[in-house]
Amino acid sequence: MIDLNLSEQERSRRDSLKKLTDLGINPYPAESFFTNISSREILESFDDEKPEKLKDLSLAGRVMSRRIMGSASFAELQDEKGRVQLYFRRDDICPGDDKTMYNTVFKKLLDIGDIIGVKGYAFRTKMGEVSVHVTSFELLSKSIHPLPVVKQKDDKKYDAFTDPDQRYRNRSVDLIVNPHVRKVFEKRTQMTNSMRQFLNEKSFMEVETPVLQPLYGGAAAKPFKTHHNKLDQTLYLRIANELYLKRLIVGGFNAVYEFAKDFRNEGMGRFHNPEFTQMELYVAYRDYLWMMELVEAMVEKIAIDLHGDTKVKVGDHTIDFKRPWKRYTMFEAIEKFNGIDISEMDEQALKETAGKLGVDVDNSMGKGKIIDEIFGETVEKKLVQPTFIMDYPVEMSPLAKKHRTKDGLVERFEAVCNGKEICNAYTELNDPVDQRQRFEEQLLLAKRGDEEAMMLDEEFIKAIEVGMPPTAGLGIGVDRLAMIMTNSHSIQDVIFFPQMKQEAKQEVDAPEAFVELGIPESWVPVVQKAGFLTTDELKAQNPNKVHQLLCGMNKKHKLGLKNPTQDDVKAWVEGA
RNA sequence: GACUGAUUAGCUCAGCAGGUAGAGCAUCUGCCUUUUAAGCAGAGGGUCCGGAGUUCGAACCUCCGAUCAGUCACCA
Repeated sequence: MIDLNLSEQERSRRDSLKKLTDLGINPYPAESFFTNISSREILESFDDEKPEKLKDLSLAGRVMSRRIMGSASFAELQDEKGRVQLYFRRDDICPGDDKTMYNTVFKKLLDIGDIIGVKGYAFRTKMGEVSVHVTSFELLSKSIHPLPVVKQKDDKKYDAFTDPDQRYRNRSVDLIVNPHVRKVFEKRTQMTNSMRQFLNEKSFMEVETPVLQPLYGGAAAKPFKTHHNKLDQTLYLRIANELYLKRLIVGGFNAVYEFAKDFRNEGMGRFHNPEFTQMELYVAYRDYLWMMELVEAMVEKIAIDLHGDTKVKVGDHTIDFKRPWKRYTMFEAIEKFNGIDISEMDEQALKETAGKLGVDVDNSMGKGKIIDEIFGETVEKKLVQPTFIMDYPVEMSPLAKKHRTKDGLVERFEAVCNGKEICNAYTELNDPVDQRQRFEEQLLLAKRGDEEAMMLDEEFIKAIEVGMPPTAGLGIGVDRLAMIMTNSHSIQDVIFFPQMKQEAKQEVDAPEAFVELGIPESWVPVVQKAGFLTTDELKAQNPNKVHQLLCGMNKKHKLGLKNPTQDDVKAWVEGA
């Protein structure tokens, strides 16, 4: 019985699968296949003077193309490191009289996408390409779902697999056929390795803190809410890990960091995924000025590790991460870009200024939020080269320490790059009395309608009441930084499996429901393929039309079923 | 959430003013002992996103819905 839901190609591959089994070949063998070289190593180490140095090779990978010419053939094998061409000759693969392995297994039953292991030796073809002359091969895994075939000539791609929706939903395939996608993720991992190395060399300790939290805090954002059954208690997925890392500082660790998946129940877009990665770092006995130097040094190192240079191409810009970066206070930055000094303004004057600058404000916004809006609208987008913005209004920063000299401000900085914030850092607030007051001010903001105002966390306050050393803290948006370092336009390009809307599932009745109407079992798939997925849908149809449709399908797909009579179909439809 | 656009074969895309679908690659059948987006000859493959409407007739026109993309708004 033909499965009508499969394409012709999928059916053909399932056929091959069966034929292989019939030949006694296990399409999914269990044994290890040991390789001793990669495609890249072959290409790099081949020596025309001494080709015999590359013999007794064993390599494995995926067949990505085949060019068959009678008793000799070429194929391309793709492994983790790249591709190498394979040369198959019938009489080498099958030295004896039995040519099955070449004529049948290789030529007929092997498909693009299959994973094979080969043994052979390296040589250079007449066309000048270093290749592997295969002496034997074995199937390691059969692919029964066809792969998009991307061809390439002179750097020009043909039929590239480009639809973003398909690519994100089907990342495995994306990674197989789009090597540039794979490179982005290699770079991302190189980046986090580089950060870990930088921090570990300074003897900072990598730690883990809870993702499920009874109270969410440490940032201004809306959370995902969940429930623990046994405790019968509401839990939130963390929006930040700040409050837990600070507890570790209280506990006596002097420098801790965590690569944390955080979750925010907010909009999605080019710069936003509901789950994203942040690296937070806390160091005792340090302040935000010290932290600025650390950020510069770390990001400069990342650029050099990834690109061998402090300059990185991002879109139309070249961004230079060479130290030192420019530094402005927030008021200086606003004055520089707008020519207006807002440092002495009260809430009313700020509102009017915002209006003049075309920045939207509403009544839920306090003084700090208005300043932040003005900055975000008129300055941030224009900062391309890495720049530190320092000294934020206290209202916006309930976890940061008040500025040592400037009233109404806190010791906080953000680094802005390519028009976007890449990190956020404070001299941390360690005064428990002030901390409690700040939380209470947040509660007032919440009452004014600010949905993202922070919650009061008694447990956290209790911890810093014990005494937290003066501390500098930092959060870096790992995805955002990865976007810059890999020149990616969208956050979805640096996250393996970005959040996607679920494809709507069609309602389908079980085959038994159709059989109950008197429809023979063999006809049920045909009825469903014809578009009648539920018995209710069938009920709404004109029986004659259904009859014609079904008989047509039988003929078209050569199903060889005995056609029902018009009366049969009428009975099915009316019974439904 | 708003606006604009997209959705046709496994993949990339055509389809001009409404007359029930085309190409290249992939697949299948032949031929070919060093090819390279291999070539040559032949074949099969499509609820034209879903639904309703207008019409003698819809991939194409109208309306509703789904999904995606881009831009904007909120947020890292």
